[in-house]
Amino acid sequence: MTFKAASFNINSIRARKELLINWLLQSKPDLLCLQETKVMDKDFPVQDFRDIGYNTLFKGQKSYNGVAILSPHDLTRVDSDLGEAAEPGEARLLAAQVKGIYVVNTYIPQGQDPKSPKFIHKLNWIRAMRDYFTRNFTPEQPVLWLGDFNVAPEPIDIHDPKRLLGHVGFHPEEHKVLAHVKEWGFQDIFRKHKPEGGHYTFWDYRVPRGVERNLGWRVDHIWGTRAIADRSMDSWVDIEPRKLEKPSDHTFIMAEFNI
Amino acid sequence: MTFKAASFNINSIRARKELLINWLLQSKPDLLCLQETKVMDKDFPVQDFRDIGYNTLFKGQKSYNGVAILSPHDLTRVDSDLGEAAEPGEARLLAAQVKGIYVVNTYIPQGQDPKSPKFIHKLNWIRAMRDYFTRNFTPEQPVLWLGDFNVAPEPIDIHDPKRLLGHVGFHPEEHKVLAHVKEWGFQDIFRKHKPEGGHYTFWDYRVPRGVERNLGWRVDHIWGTRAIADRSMDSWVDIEPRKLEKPSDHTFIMAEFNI
DNA sequence: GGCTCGTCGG
DNA sequence: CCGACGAGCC
Repeated sequence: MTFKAASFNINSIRARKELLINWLLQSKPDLLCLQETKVMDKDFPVQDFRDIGYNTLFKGQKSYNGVAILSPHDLTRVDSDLGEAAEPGEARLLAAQVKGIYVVNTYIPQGQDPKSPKFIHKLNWIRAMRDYFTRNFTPEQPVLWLGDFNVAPEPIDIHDPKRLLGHVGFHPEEHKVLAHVKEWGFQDIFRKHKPEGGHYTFWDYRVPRGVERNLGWRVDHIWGTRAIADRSMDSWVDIEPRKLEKPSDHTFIMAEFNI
Repeated sequence: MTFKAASFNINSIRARKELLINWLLQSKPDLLCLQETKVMDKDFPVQDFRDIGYNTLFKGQKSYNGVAILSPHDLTRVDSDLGEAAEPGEARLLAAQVKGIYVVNTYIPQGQDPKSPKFIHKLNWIRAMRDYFTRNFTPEQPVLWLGDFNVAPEPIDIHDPKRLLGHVGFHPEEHKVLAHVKEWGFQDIFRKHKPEGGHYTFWDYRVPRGVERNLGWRVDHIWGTRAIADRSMDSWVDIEPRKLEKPSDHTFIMAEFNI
């Protein structure tokens, strides 16, 4: 059977709930990981998703961050604590088991600027993911790591790699720590199916007409261990949210598996 | 020739600039007085109105209040200072001469509550208008006084006069000071043409479904001295802004003159 | 309770 | 450019 997974930085689930429900009804994914839900758990619209056949797990906070996992299948929450590298109370990591697959949804800190203390925090945060994976899983298990990584891994993942090398989101230090986590046992599932560049999932709102000029970044990812990556059939970007009335600065990243 | 005058509490000219431009192109008034522009003079969109053939005078401040006068004809600013009764820096009075008519545009303080010090301030503010008129004009001249008066003068100007008598906006003390200014030499031009009640220009956001249930107030007015009132041919409420995408809590009040 | 502004964050 | 929020007003 096929298993369709997706990730989307929704930038407020309350502002884009209708968009999301329409998208779910159309796309029928088996798994959706959301970042930046920006809603406290008490206000998460559980019932709206139940009404269309989706179960939800969520970890939110006030105003910022917030992650959620949606599926029409049973969801079992697993360890969702990064440990000391994470600011306490920051809702950036949520993990679950669904259909025998371990799913880890992260909203990695954006990092602000390489000269900022927040950048150090981002590096530590990413580095801590390796310990997290070691603590909870083995590379032989089917583990999916999805989310907004806030890092474009390769030059082909960014519209102007020469100019932007060294900027936050495309910085050698970020590449180093991310490679360190990848070595634990991950493959970039999107890259496996789309070896060519020019596929983006994020356009900075602050860049004037950045979408029309396609000044994007591929910072949302679907990574998997061999056990699951070997079963991936395709992976693609779904630009639907950019065409709608209330566009997001991110798009959906998707992958399909034979499980 | 005819002269069409209008007044509108726009509650942010930046939020409703498009609405206003469309309305001007359709309605082609010779004069429009705006209240609650909520914009500092440096940010007033002068050019957008020039582009459609309208000259502007404006007096704004940060965040609150702000008045403006628009006309396709020449506008000459005249004394726009109420004096000591006004809080310094509060942009609530703007006056001009256009086509030989003196135009006084006011955004009278709302008054909050009859028990509040702001209510006393409102009464003093209104009372000071009589001195202002005496200082600058004579009752024999054509003087138009337009704006958001924040007072419904008569029982027929409010949907539930029995219950609301004594509330802010329909209080005997307000009626007394307003009558005192009226005695200087004004007629209520709207009332001259619409002697029946039930015409409102304002619906409180806080009243549930107040618009649909027509729980309104007539607090926006066009008053004139005899010289101009005698030339008025009609006066009416234009509810257009309530039917649009971004409704306002006020509507346009209008009058037409033969001059 | 609805609305706008200014601020902060991305 | 677009979210959430808090303040102030009505």
